[in-house]
Amino acid sequence: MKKLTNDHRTRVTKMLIRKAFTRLLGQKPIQSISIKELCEQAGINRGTFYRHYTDLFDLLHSIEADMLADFERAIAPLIAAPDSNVNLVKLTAGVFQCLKDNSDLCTVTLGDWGDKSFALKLINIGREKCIECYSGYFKNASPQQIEYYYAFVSSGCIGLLEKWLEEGMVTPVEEIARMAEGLMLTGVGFLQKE
Amino acid sequence: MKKLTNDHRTRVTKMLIRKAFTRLLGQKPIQSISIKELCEQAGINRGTFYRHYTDLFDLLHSIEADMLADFERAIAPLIAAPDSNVNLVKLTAGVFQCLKDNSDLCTVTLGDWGDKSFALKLINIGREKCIECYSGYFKNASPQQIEYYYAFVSSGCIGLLEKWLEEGMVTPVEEIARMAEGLMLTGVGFLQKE
DNA sequence: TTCTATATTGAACACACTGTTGATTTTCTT
DNA sequence: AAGAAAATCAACAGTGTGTTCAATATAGAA
Repeated sequence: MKKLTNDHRTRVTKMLIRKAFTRLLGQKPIQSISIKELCEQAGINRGTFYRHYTDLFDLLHSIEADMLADFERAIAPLIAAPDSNVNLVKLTAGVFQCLKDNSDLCTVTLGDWGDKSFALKLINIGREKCIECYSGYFKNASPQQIEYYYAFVSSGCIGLLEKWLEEGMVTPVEEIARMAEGLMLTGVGFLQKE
Repeated sequence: MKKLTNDHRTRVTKMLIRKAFTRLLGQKPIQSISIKELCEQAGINRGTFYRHYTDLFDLLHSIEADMLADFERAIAPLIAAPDSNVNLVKLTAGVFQCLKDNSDLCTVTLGDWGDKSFALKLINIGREKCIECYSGYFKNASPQQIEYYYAFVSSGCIGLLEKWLEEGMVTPVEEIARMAEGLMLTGVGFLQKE
């Protein structure tokens, strides 16, 4: 684990590792994947793995961190929009679109053997922004209530997302976003529309 | 893994194993717990572990199955209530009360290193019942919409539950149940009350 | 192109955990 | 008290781990 360069070699190695890893994660939970097995799949030497990562979880977190960065970069412009007209539908749609773009990784992290806690991290990026926004709206709601509200809707969105994935993401992004917003804003009232 | 009786010995052994297991799960994720370590903590022989369980996940699922049974037994009377006046608040409160009663296990399964997917299983017990109930209410909502609704609110409830646990379950059960219901029924409208 | 730094390889190593076995001891049931 | 069943203990081969070293191969700069 010395300092390592951005060599072409290291980039290829890391890519091979990641590909094999996501492939394996599509087949079985992380706890039944061995480093030896991963390296055989990736076609790299076991020692090379240890040069880059300490263990499989280090690798997982590294992948997640990269995805997180992608995600933040993608929704930054949406969040940076003027405060007055924060278009929630657009923001939500942007988020879901970004997730769809990374659907291979999503399937892994949100799938049967995925790292559920990571999904929360993803959603929580918008947390402070949301809370701040809502606390402006609802003067008579306590901060604690808003916290609970966010806990509820963020987890709710993950559930929505999982269902979406489960169905192969056939429903258009905009419709999912509309659903998400409807559910967040009016709860069961969402079912009464039309 | 032969047939095993309900001996006093086996009950004690299993109890020791479970206690040690939940204690360890409070300290680290399951993937970094070894069977050897668990047996040392439990003060039992390693071979004895293998007589009852094949591996740590078998043990985990066994514990979860027991908790699930407890859970079902606890909310059965609430669900069996006459269909006409299904009191959602009471049902929800009952559910959360039951979870509070098993808070030690909840902390483990919902905590940092818990098995998030299990929480979903817990919540999904009420799934069919709920869907059936709602589909009666909202004639013009498609089954798919109802599915998405349930996906959203069930995950939302888990998020609420996690936050509740995080705060040490100091908020009264009834208040959490009211929150859950409010969020499920009116979404953000919940913040506008009072 | 050649040179140098560095990444990867392959082999070997001690170590730890696994899952199983058989003989022995303890404990429960009747 | 006697037989049945469970827990213990020690030992076993098998496998993955994490590290090391010398060797080989490759990238990037002069």
